[in-house]
Amino acid sequence: MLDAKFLRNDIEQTAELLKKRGFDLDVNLLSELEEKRKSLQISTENLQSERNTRSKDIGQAAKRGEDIKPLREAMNELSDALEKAKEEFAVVSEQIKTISDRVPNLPHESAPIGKDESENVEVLTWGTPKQYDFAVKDHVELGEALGGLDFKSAVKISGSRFIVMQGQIAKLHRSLAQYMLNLHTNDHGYTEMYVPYLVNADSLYGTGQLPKFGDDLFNTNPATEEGIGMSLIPTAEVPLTNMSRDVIYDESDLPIKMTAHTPCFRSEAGSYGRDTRGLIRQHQFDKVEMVQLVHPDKSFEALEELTGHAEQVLKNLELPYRKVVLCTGDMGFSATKTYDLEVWLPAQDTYREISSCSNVGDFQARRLQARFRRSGAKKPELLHTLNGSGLAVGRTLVAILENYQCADGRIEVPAVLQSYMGGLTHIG
RNA sequence: GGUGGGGUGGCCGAGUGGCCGAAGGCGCUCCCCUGCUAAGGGAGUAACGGGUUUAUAGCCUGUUCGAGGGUUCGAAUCCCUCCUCCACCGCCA
Repeated sequence: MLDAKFLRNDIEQTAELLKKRGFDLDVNLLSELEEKRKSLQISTENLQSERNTRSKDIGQAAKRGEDIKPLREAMNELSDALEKAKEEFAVVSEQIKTISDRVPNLPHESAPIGKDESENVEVLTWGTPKQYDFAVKDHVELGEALGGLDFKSAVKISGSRFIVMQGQIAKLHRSLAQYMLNLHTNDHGYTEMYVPYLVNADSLYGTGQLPKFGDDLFNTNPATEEGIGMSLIPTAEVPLTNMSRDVIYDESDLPIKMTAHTPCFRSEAGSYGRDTRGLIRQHQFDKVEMVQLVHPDKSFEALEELTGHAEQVLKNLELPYRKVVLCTGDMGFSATKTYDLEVWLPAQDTYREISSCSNVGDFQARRLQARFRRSGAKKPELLHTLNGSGLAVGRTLVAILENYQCADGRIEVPAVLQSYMGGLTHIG
């Protein structure tokens, strides 16, 4: 959520910034609604004030033993007027909220301007894709041949976009998550967290999945009148970031760095036909997520650091990757600036996203009322939130299968994972 | 799942229809006293929003006593629904 003051006082400039990310803000409509809101709010509050003083008078008159009947009757008219004013105000407020809830965050000036992913800017590449003296296979072929990836059973049990893993591949998958958690907690200063996988609507609203992106979520049966029960988390960013909801931290508490390994559930509405083959786009996948709650002066610094933590995983696994900064048109709803890390997949002969690291600024914090108090200051201020994958476990598995494949179809186990695999050097 | 008791300001805790945004205490801030990290005295101290404003100062005003709805001229107080905490029972990985 943007600061309401932007939409009131700097609406032209705000609209200009939003245009950079392809969002068309209806300035005329919003200004008109805003004007209505203002006058309705003033008249409503005047009526309330009038009611309050008159009610007090009635109380005092009653105490003196006077006849209060005429006073009460006179109030009826006022009450009617007040009720009507309140209703009109509520309607306009709701209209404004409906619009402003769907306005994305303002892009940071350092985010390149562009309309879609084709205009993302490569920052660096790391590592050199291996040359193979045999025809490379993709992870589906490799995994099935090894008996470790079982798409057929998954379809039977659940449907498409699910996976059953088995044996050493399942263990490798688990080892990856363990390795990532250990790296972030031991070397990068994060606190390991275990969090709920089902969350309430308030949490989803807090991090920005609702109201706009409800279709991407798996919901449990409606438990409330609004028809929103608990939802399966689409990312651990939701429970982790919501830790800060309605909390006022001391300045000295910051930064708070949390990491968690969770499954993530996404309906992938609107992505029919994309990446239907393999593990790239699943309804259920594991991810190790990093979240930071930081001082607003330090959030862009923290973005570099957090992205570096995700990069470190790829480096330690010796997986070639590239880092891109997303252009304004390709950024997520809540982000001010986002780096994507894309890992090299030899079978696709291209880089594919494996991590997305964003500075959200105060956008989530405003909805969450996540604040801190500067030492000595009286008023709390909004803090800044960041999140990033460190990494998507399933996609990392894909990258390992494909990058570490041998001519005979076996998979070499990356050096840092061998101890997790009981010393195993090859799968198959 | 059952029964009973709770949810009030930074914290504790009073408050069953108007004089309550809310006693009292703790904490905190300022001042006084005191030759010193004690004791005492006094004053102040909720949050959020709107309007005005250069102003996150002041002034005016609204809302908020777990959440939402209702009754009433008027609700922390009465009614309904929900959430949540505690205790005991049941069940259970």
